Amino acid sequence: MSLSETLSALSDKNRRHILDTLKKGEMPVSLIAKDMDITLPTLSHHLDILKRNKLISSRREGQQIIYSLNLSVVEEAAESIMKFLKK
Amino acid sequence: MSLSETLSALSDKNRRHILDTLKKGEMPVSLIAKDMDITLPTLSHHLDILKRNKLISSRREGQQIIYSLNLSVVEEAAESIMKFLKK
DNA sequence: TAGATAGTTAGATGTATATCTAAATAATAT
DNA sequence: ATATTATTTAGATATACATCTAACTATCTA
Repeated sequence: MSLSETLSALSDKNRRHILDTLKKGEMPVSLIAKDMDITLPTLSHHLDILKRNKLISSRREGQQIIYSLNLSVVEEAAESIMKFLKK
Repeated sequence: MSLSETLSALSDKNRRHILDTLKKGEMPVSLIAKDMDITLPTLSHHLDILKRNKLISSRREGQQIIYSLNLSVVEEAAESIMKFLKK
């Protein structure tokens, strides 16, 4: 993923909220949705964007789809951003 | 400026190019425009966005308008982003 | 004061994106 | 098989944004 796309992904407050939530550990969509004031389709859309940017991963477990943070990718993104801002 | 707005400002490649260019020192628009493949109005638009986010400043000097990087604000932005990504 | 130079502002256009409702898919339970 | 639960996909809408050309403003110079 390009830096532009990563920064764009991070620029949305709802998506940052999702990442924050997933820092507590992997969890299904229904749990992520708790205390987010958006519909499930909208949440699904944001999850898709984060996934396309590799910031999160998902796996199915029964009826649920469990999302988890890709910590290493987030770290790499942080590196890239720092590298740009501080260089 | 909010983190969302700052990240959004940074998510555009042309705007990052402008910031990169201004790291070399303050300069007029005409110089920033060198080796950027966009029209002056488009450049002006990007400068305006960076300015609204306080990442750069400008002053008039005769016919020219000199832009300069607000290093402290860029540093603060870096801090905010790190604070979010690493927390 | 007229013309040239440096940039911005106005207005139009096309594309991207955040959001919603409704419909579809997948897995489980009855 | 049917209904229920969990989530995604489709389709519509409204807003934001990057870009351009044309017109404007400000400054300097002849």
